[in-house]
Amino acid sequence: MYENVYVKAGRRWEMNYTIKDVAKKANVSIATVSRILNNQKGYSEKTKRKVLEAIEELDYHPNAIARGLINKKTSTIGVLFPALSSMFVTELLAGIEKAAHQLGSSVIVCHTESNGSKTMKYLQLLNEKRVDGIIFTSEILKEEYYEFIQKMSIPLVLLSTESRIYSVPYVKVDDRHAAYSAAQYLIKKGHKRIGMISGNQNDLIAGKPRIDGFKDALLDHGFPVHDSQIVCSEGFTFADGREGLKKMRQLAPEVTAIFAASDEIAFGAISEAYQQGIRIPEELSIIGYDNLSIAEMSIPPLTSLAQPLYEMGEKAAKMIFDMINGDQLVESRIMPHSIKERSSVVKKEE
Amino acid sequence: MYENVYVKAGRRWEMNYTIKDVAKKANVSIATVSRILNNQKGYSEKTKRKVLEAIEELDYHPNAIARGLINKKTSTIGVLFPALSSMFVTELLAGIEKAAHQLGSSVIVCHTESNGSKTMKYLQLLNEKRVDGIIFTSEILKEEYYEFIQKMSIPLVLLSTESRIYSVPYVKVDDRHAAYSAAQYLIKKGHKRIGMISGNQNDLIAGKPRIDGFKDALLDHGFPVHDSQIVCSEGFTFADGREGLKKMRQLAPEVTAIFAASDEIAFGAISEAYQQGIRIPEELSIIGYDNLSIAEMSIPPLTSLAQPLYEMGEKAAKMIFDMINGDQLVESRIMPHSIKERSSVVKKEE
DNA sequence: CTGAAAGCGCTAACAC
DNA sequence: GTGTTAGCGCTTTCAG
Repeated sequence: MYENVYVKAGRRWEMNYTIKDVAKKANVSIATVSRILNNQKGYSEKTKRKVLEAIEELDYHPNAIARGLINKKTSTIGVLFPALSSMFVTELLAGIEKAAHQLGSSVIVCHTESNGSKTMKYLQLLNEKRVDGIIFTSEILKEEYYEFIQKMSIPLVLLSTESRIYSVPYVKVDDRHAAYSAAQYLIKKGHKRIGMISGNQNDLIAGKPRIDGFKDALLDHGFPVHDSQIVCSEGFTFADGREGLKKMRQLAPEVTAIFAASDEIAFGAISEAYQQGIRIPEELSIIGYDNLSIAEMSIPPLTSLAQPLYEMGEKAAKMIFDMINGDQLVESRIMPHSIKERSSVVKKEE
Repeated sequence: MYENVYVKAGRRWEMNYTIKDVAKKANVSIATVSRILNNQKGYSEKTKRKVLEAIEELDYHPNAIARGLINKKTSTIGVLFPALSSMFVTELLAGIEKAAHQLGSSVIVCHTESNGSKTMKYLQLLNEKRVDGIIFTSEILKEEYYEFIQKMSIPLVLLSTESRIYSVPYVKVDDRHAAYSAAQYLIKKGHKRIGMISGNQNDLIAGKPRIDGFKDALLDHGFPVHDSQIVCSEGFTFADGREGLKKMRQLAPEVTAIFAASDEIAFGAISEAYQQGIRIPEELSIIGYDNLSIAEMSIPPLTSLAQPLYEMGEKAAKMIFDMINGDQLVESRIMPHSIKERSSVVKKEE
C-alpha cells in the first residue's frame, strides 16, 4: 500500500513514480511504456490505453534528467546578460523566454556583470549542465568565450551584438543605419545645429557605429561635424545623460536638437535640462534610442529610435532552436528599426 | 589518437570527456576519481595529484545531468513571475539570480502571464526538470499550484506575496504598514486633503492592504476618509495612473497630495498632470510606491515608498537554499520599507 | 587506500 | 507487438 510513499520529517511525501512503476501497474515492460511516452510505434491500441491509464492514475511524469542523460539533450538554453535590471535586457529576456517555452525549452539566466571571469564561470556551469545552446547578449564575444563555447560544441547566437572576428549568427539592428535615421529625422525637422550624446566610443558594437551613423547623416546633408557636437560618455546610463547634457551646454550651447544614444541617456539629459530651466522640446529637442517602455512615461513623452527588442529576443531563441535541430545555415538577422514619434522633438521653422 | 574526438558535419568536435577517460588516463578506477572530485577521503596524496593532472589535461568537467540523476539534486531552482518586463519583477530577479549563483545554483525563469494554465504547465515542467525549489512571486498562490508543489515535495517560498491559507514562508514588506507610512509622510508634510490612486482593490495582497493602510493613517490623524478620495484602478500600470489622476481631478479636485500605489501609477499621474497643466509638486504632491530605478528619472524626481526589491530577491533565494539544505523552520521575512525622499512632495504651509 | 559492481530513470537496439 | 538488456555518466556500497 505504502509502496512509493514514505514519511520524512513527520510529513507524508509522495514519491515521484518511475517508468518502472507504470510498467508494473500496467503489466507491461518499461520498453513499452517508453515507446508510448515517446509516440513511437510498436504497441496495440489496447496496451496503449492500459498504459495511459496507469500513467494517469499514478500521475506519473517522466524524469527530464534521466532523459537528458541518455538523449544528450536537456531542453534548456542558457542566456548571458551583462545586467539583469536594465529594461533593455529585460525586454530581450521576455522575448527569449516566450519563444523558448513555446518550443519546449527552459531558459537559465546568467548575469555576467560584464565581468570576464564571471562569464567564464557561467560558461563552465552551462557546460556542466549540458544546455543545448547559448544566447549571448549585448556584449563583445571575447576570444576566450568563443573558444570555450566552441569546445562545448553547442549552438551559439549573438543578440544585440555581433562579432567581426568569428562567424557567429546574430540578431541586431544596424546601429549605424539606425543612428543615421535618427539624425536624419532631426534634420528633416529643420534642425541645423545638432548634437549627440553618445555612449562609449570605444564600444565597437553599440558605441562607435552610432557615432558614425550620426556623422554620416550630418555630412550627407551638408552639415559640418565638429567634435564639440558629440559628447561621449562612459556608458549608456541616466547619469551619463545628465553629464552629457552639462558638457553639451558648455561646448555647444547653440545646439537645438540632440540625439541620445540610449533612452536612459535621453532621460538623463531631459532631467538635467529641466534642472537648468531649459524647456523641452521648445528650446531643445531630444530623440532617444531603444524605445523602452519608459519612453512614453517621460515628460515630454520621448521620441525614440525603436529597436524591436522583444521580437529580437524571440528571433534569437528561434534561431538557436533551428541550429539545435540541425540547421547548418541560419542567417544573421538585421532587424528593422523605426522611429517612434512622441513629443520630445519639435519642428524647427527658420 | 582520435579517441574522443570525432568529426561531424565537416567540423572537428571535441567530445566531453567522462570520468572514465580520466580514470583511464590516471590509471585508477572511476570510483577513485569520483572520490577526489567530491573531496571525500580514501586516497593518497599521490593518486590525487595524478588524477587532478589527468583532469587538467583533458579539461574534464563533470556532467551535472548524470550527477543530478543520482544525487536527486539539480542545483537549479525555478522562479515564477507574472510578467518579465516590468521593472519591479526585474529587480527581484536580479537579487535571486545573484544569491542563487553564489550558492551554486542556476535559475530557470518562468513567465506565467498571471495565467493559471500557463502556471500549471510551468510547474509540470519544473517538476520534470526536477528543480530543487521554487520561488513564486507577486501573485496569489492558488490551491491548484500549492497542491501540485506539495506533491513535488520540494521547498517553496513566496516572494512579494503571501498566503493566508497555506503556511508557506514568504518575503515581503508589510504593505499595510508601508502604505500607512506613505500617507503619514504626506500628512506630516502638512497636507490635509490627501487622495490615493490605488491598484486593484480586489487584489488581497498588494491592493487592499495598501488601501487599508492609507485609510488607517488618515483616520489615526483625525482626517475623514471619503470614497471619492480613493480611486481604484485595474492594475498598477502607467495607464492606470493616467486614468486615476483624471478621475481624481473630477471627484476630488481639492486634493493637494496623492499616494500612488506604485511608481508606475505615480508616473502616469504625473504625466497626466503635466498634460493638464497641473504643476508638480507645487500644486499637487505625489508619492509613489516601490522606488524603482526609474523613480529618480522622473520630472520631478519621484519621492517613493521604497521596497528593497533586490534584497528581497536575495533573501528569498537564501531561504530556498536553507530549506533545500534541510532547515525545517525558516521564518518568513517582513522586509523593512523606507521613504526615499526626492522632489515630488512639497511641504504645505497653511 | 582502492576497485568492482550495482544502480539513478530512461532509451534503444536486439530478440522473440 | 512486446520484453530483455545494455548502457548514458555518475555515486556509492561493499570487498579486498
